[in-house]
Amino acid sequence: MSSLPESSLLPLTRDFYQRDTVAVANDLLGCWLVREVDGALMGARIVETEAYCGAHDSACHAHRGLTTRTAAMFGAPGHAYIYLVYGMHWLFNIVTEPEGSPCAVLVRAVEPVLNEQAMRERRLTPGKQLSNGPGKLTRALDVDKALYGHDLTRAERLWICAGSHDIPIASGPRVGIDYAEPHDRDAPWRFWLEGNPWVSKAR
DNA sequence: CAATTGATCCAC
DNA sequence: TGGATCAATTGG
Repeated sequence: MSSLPESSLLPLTRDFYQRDTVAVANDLLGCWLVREVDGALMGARIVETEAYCGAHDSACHAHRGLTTRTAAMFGAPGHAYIYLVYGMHWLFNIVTEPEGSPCAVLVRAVEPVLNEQAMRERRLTPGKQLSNGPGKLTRALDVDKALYGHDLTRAERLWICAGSHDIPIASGPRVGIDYAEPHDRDAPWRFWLEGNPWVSKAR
């Protein structure tokens, strides 16, 4: 396990996010997700993402248009799009592409690096893996609707730093989108670091 | 395999 | 305004 590069707790800037969603989903792998709660830092490496590519992507929530829930996706890139699924799990997404183009990257899994102890304390089910899934990582990092629309380009509460990896990127269809049209269901827009044990097991 | 769980969305 | 749905997780 590598440590957080101390040179940069600097957030990625808005131009990083204001790009093609699939490119951002790839480039986020290896980056650091940093969470600050009451002055204490937690840090985790992003190892799995999915791209949700706007109004024409029938798997993307924005396919149904602008609603209260999806408003953040229609806004400026580099902000958090967070929502509740199955009445239980908060899922953390990052808005991409220029304002008005409702796209986002779902962060599906992270590898704990900094202050793993604090993350472990957030989990209420003992003995379970810490954060190898989209609902688990939000629990571990205390991410919920309070951070809806949060600007990730400032070093406050929640942000993302440049990272690196020397592992091949694998790709495949996105998880849990059986409702989408076949063309979108089959698109290989899930990305992960090959062989990383923190990658989710859901299929 | 099914239960869980509640906000959201849309047809009525 | 009611009923189906859901970017998941857990324990059988």
